Amino acid sequence: MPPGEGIMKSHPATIKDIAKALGISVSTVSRALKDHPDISEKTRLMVKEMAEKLQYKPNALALSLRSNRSNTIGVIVPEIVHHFFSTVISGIEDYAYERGYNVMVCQSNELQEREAINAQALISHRVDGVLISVAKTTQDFSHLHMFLNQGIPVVFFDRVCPEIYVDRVIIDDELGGFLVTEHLIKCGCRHIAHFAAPQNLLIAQGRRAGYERALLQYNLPVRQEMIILCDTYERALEKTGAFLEEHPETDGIFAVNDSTAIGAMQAIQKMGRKIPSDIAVAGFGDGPNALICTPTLTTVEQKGYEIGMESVELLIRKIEEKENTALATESTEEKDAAKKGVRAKFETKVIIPNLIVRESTMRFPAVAQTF
Amino acid sequence: MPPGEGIMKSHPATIKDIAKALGISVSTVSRALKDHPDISEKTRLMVKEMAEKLQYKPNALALSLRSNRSNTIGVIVPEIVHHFFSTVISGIEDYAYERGYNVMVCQSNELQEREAINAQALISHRVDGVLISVAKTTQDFSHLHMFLNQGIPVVFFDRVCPEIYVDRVIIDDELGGFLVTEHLIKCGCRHIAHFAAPQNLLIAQGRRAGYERALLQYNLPVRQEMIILCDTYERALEKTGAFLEEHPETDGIFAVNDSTAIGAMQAIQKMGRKIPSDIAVAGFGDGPNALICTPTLTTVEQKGYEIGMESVELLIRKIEEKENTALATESTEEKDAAKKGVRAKFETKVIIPNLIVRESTMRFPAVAQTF
DNA sequence: TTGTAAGCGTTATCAG
DNA sequence: CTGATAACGCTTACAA
Repeated sequence: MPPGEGIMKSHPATIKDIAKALGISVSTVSRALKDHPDISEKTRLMVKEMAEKLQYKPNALALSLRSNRSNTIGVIVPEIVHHFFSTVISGIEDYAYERGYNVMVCQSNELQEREAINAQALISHRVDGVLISVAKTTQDFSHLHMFLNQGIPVVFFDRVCPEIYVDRVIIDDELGGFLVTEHLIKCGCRHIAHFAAPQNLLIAQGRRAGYERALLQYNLPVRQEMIILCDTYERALEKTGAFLEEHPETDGIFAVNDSTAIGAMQAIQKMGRKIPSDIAVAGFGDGPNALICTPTLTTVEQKGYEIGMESVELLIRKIEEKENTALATESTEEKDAAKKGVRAKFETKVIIPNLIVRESTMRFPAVAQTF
Repeated sequence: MPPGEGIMKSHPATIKDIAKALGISVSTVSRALKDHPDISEKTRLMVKEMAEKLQYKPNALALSLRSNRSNTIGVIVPEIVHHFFSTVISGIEDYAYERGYNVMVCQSNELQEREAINAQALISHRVDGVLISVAKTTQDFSHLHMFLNQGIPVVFFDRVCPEIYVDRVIIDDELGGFLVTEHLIKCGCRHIAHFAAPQNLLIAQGRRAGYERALLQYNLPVRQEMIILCDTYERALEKTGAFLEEHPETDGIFAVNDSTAIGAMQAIQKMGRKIPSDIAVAGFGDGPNALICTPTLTTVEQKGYEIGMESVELLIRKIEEKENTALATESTEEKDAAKKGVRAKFETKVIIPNLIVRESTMRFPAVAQTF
């Protein structure tokens, strides 16, 4: 016996319905429902009971329209089906939920065009703020400027847009790249290749820069031919063999992400070479795959959940700040600053990554000390 | 030079702003913006230009409030961080987007309480319809009845609620279970264990039923002690060893999902037994892990993207049907039917799964013929 | 303690 | 061709 035995009108109940049913005014109902002190105990109970009976649910749209805040946060990610991003979303969801915000998730499928359409939709829905990780292909950022023009706070996470100065949450990719490479060096590798992602992405730049810094710091040569563009599982399967034939001295590979590392490992194993004894391999991301492949993969924790949490946290802070100062000063300094590309009072939260050492690099452990 | 050079008022532009700027009425603006035939070419251009200049974006909330449809679809999944669900969401997103709907994703984190709160939020946001895959722990379904009481169409996918008769999109778990088990039998396994999920989930029941049917059909005994509750990677790591010591005759395992299968494989390998020669292992789901583990895993395609697409497709059909008949007949038959638990005109779309054979079961291939 | 009315942004209806 | 007005559901001065 499900509740609500046939009272259902054709439309969801409104406060007006409650008022009519009780012969009182809508304002009384409104007040009673939100426990306004002026309302008599009796009326309040009566109203609440009727609300229950009519299965009244507040209309969030009407509320938003009136209050000019939707309590909704928009999120744009390249692909939901990507462990890192789904982890971030999960973090966002959990924290936003705690703070009473809803989340509207869009995926760009790595297309700038689609990203722009998502942006439009979020603006139309009057989201209170936006979290975004930009698509690989995005070159023109006018759709992102729209948010700023509309006065909607934006926080970039992970894949930030270099030309737009707003709050950012990123992990220290450079440090991650450094840690991995340093670790490979300490494991005795002297000819370390880097399988890199397109260098228009800041994260790709960072990881590569960390790789180079480690080599320099340990007096190893940075050789451009040891850095190839290869950032997916499939491409690693294809390219690793040829690369190793051209560079047989290679004894370590740092791949820009885990799946590429795993593709490389599989290709290496197919060639009959041993991991880690012949070649040590490390990735970046620490997705579930890293534990499941053989050997298990040394990698860098990407802390998606934490990034998600931190991003919303920052965003919500901005939203609420904005709200408080809105009437006070009518201040548009920040907005203007962002628009003019001036680096103003925007935060960049840098998450420190950890190196996770697993089987794929476990060799010569003593070398670490004696180097 | 980002567009919109400082015209920004403190609030997003509305048609009223356009009207005021142009000295015409809001209704004219409204009509001009939507290319109403009555409007003169001249006015229309003028309005559109001003809209552009003021960076006018329609307010979806106001639109929804007025039209009584939000063009938004709510989705509740147990966990976004789960390859199957993120795949489904991706399918939902892509199709919904094509049809002009937005998507609001919530995760229940497998908690009934959280599921109920999500349901509340979606109702408050007046979503036009809901897609849901129920949490493992959900036992009380009153929060799902709320949707029906509110006249909001619901489609269950994958994890359906047995007591609520609405549209469903599922894969044929029974068939999947059958195919896997039959395959194991054909590979020469005679003592096949099943690592099952809690039997309150229909999908768990189905997979197990398929397992049993296959055994029966091939004249093998169905032994309850060969069926254990074990449905996560971690538990498989823990329990597989003890299980195999108790049942050393085991020569095949069908796990209810891939990660459990992989956990079992790792435990088996740690014991020094060979896969597939000593024990063949198969999973269910065909996530990315299945390709990355060693040996690669025989499994059943779960077709998440397709399930997502089919679910929204079905849901949108219901939404639009409802809309068309709404004024016509004021019909509540369906709603009533669902409420009374009567199986009415609801569809169940069954997706046919495919068996994917990989290394973890590749042995005695010839047996298949001679059995 | 309760009611009235204006307004959030939009569109549809009715009048010019 | 264009304009005024009501309505969608809700809150909140202001009045009573």
